Amino acid sequence: MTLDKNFDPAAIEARWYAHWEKSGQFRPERGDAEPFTIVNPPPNVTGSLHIGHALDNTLQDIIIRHERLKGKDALWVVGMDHAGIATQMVVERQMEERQDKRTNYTREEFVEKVWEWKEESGGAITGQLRRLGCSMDWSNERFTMDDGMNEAVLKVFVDLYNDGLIYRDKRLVNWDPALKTAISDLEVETVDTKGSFWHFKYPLADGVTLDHPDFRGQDFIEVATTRPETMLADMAVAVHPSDERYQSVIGKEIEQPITGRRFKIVADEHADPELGSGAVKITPGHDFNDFEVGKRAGFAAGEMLNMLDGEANVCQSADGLIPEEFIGLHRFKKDGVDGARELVVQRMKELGCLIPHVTKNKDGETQEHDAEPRTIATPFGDRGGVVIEPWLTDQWYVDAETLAQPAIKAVRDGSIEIVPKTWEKTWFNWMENIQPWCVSRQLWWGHRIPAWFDDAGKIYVAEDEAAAQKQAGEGVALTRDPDVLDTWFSSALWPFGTLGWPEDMVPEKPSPLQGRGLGEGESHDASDTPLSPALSPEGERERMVPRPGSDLERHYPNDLLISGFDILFFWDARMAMQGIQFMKDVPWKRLYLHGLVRAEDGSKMSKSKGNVVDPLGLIDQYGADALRFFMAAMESQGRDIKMDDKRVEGYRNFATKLWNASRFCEVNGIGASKTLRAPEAKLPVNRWIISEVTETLAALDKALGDLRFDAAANTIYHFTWDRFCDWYLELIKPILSQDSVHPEPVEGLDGAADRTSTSSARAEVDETRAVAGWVLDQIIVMLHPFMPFITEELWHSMASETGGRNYDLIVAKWPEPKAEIDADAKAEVDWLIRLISATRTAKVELNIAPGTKMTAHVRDGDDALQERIARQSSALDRVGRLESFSFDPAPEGATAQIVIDGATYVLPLAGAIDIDAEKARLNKALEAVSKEAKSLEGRLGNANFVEKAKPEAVEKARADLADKSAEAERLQAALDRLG
RNA sequence: GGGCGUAUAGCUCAGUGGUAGAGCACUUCGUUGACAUCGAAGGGGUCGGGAGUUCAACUCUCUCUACGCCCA
Repeated sequence: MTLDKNFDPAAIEARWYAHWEKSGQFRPERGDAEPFTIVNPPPNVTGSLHIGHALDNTLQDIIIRHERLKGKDALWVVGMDHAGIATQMVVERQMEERQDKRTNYTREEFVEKVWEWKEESGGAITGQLRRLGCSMDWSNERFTMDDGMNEAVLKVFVDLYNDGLIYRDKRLVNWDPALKTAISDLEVETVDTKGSFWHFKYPLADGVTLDHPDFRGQDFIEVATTRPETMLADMAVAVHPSDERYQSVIGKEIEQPITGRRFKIVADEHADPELGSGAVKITPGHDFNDFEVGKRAGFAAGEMLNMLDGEANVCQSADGLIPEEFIGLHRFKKDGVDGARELVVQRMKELGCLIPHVTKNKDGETQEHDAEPRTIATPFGDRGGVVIEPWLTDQWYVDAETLAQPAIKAVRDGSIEIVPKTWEKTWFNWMENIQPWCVSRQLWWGHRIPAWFDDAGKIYVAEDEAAAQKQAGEGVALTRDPDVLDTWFSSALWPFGTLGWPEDMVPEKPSPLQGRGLGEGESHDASDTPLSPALSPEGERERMVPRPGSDLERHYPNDLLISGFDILFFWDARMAMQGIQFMKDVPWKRLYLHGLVRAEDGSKMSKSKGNVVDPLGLIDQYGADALRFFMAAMESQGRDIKMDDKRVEGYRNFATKLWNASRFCEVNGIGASKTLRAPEAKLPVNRWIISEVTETLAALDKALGDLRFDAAANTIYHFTWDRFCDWYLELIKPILSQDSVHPEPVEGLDGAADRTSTSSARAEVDETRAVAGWVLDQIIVMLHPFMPFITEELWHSMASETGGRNYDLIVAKWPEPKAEIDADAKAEVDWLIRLISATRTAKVELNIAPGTKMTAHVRDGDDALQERIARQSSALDRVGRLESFSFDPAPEGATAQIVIDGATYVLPLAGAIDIDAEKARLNKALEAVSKEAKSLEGRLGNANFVEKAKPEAVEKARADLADKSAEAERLQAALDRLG
């Protein structure tokens, strides 16, 4: 099989992916090997692959392929998230299109329909991840609502409840009136919007006066608000306790003009004397701050007035004081129809209770407005897209503060390493100020909360109804809580729930050898309270540990988590909290946070802006390998990635380059290496490239170990292109050409070598083929994590003439060159490269055709140099176009002169030569060298430097100065020779 | 208001206590049988402003400015 002239990614990608997956190589049996584990952030079952997934999954695949090649038992757990709200919305939207709706069905029927949708249309993203080349363990693909995860969720809920870490509470929640469910703090996005600030007169009851002029026979206190509709449920007015203006009215009553409700003026620090009038209306049932003020004023949560229903339409409050005309109105203008807000303003105005906002126009005329324009930080639901309404309901809360403590500690003591480190502060800052996590959602799709109520409202939490009934006693009628859990509640269990928890937990045996982690050289101490779960009320629970030999035991903690920083709080932090609580150890040892992929202009990609780049389109255009390499090369820590198609194209070109280099090898009888170790080599160029491989490998391993994806990608890129293709392959051409006949058709190494003219030449050709084949193999292996498709293709193609490979590249062995760095060979080839480069430069600058063959007369050359030149004569001739060397002075006439390492190479020039051009050339070089020499001289002339600088620095400066001075002298001499 | 990040070649970005690099773009040249999705050579930066530490600062500290993000 010969390689096609053109590399076509599409032709190989699907084939190799199917082969890997079918042959089970994403997770080969390696029970004895050291485990390495990553769990994939489960994408929404409704989702499709966007550019952020491409980044996130490419990085994970690079790591997992690298670890697999290193022989580890590499497990990349994959699965999907049921995505409660998102999925329910998708299915409901489809129903709407058919003039149908959720409430036409029973809960069971609807949930059944969602499952049907999931089976038929869900999970498109899994095919797309395959196109990207991701080597996940599909054989154990999970779902956050599969049986195992359901079991885990139930147990976690029940245990947390029994430990007092989940509780039911009546308080204000963020209510999304579009979705008609509570959401968590994290799902609220605060957006600055243009709004209005209205000022009103609130009449003082019982003849109490301030210093205002008489008004309706009453005095008033001025209050201001951005949400006038809430005045229908006002329960107080607050003033700052030290605000002198209002001392006399604290404790006195207001008579609200619209509702007629009477309530008190209270002193509370929440009132800001600087803001508006300094007095603020208090609606405890519809504002988070007011809720706190209300509590301080002595209202129990149950007494706080509510004036809105689940869709944010006005409903009658408990005291029945809201006028009938308001009932049923939306909270504010919606779809062009005025709502309660507008009507409240109108009525207040009619009642003379609106204080107009007065401005002057540019002509100095005063103008009156109903309200003062104002920018308001408005909360929106991230899914529903409407303004969030603080609403007083009973919901389930997780005591996040308690769970956060060990997660804080884990990062603090290094049990979890966050990369890049700058995110630690964000972690601490959020965890230390964490609020109770509202986990109940008023949806149908999700994990139903395992709680039952009796008629008296008493709660029974248990893993099933029978157990709840047992708690309640026979004959007690129970009703199950209709709500489901937040999607993130289940995904928080991903690192252990997917590995067999809780099924694979067994009672801890007395043997101290059992179990892992805690108390045994780990940084956690079992006696350390923060890492020990709270005890259940009925006493100590049996201590459970992962069953020895189970996946759970081998793969928890995971080694690494890679996620975008945008889900640090949603997912990563909650995994840390739940993982430590239930596994008594951290979920992962390292947490790598990457940035966002932005549009070319740096803006955030969004559907509404229409600037979304489809990764699948890029794969079609450039190949998955190119897109992956782009992601890796652009991923530097702590920075977002700007999309750049040109760069993806560049990496497609890189793949093509490798393809063509392989073709070159193929036609020159270079095939797959027979050894893992570097072949024995005598020729400097071969010894040099082996050293280069060794250095590249070290740099690559270091970069990957440090999670420096950009450095890793650049290392292999430059080695392949600059060292291997541009120099090594060029330098070995003259060696290979000693093989007088081109192997045609290629007959493999032995047949080709037979035609070599002399035995020494034959040995050189054999050695070079062996080394070149070995180096190409190393490139293919080192590049595989980044570009899995082309490398697997080449891995097999390059071996097709020698009987094929015994195994696929995906499970091959990571390079172990076991070769020393050969300093002599490096020095020689380095010299060779510099001499050839300098010759080329001189030709261009002197307008000499590049192909012109020249003779070099060497000045100041020693025996060693003479030997070098002899060794490298064929490369100097063919690559450098220096066909002969003489150690005699150059003949009279025009010359170009090159100074390298203490020797001067004088190149006589045939015909007319522009002496001035050569002078200019040499002068330029002399200037550069002199400048450097002068700077070094200055530094060394500074007594402070010589005394205080590190000795190595002084040493190096001296050596550099000697080199530069010598070079300057030779350049000067060359100039002098030109006259 | 609190926190974080970023400012380096025309563009996108690396980088190190000892006077700067890559890719793309640009200029010139090029069919020496792997590759024009290429090769060779080259031009281009007072490393955002200011101050400090140091023998030495693009690199460390402070400060200012601009932009971005998160939280309140």
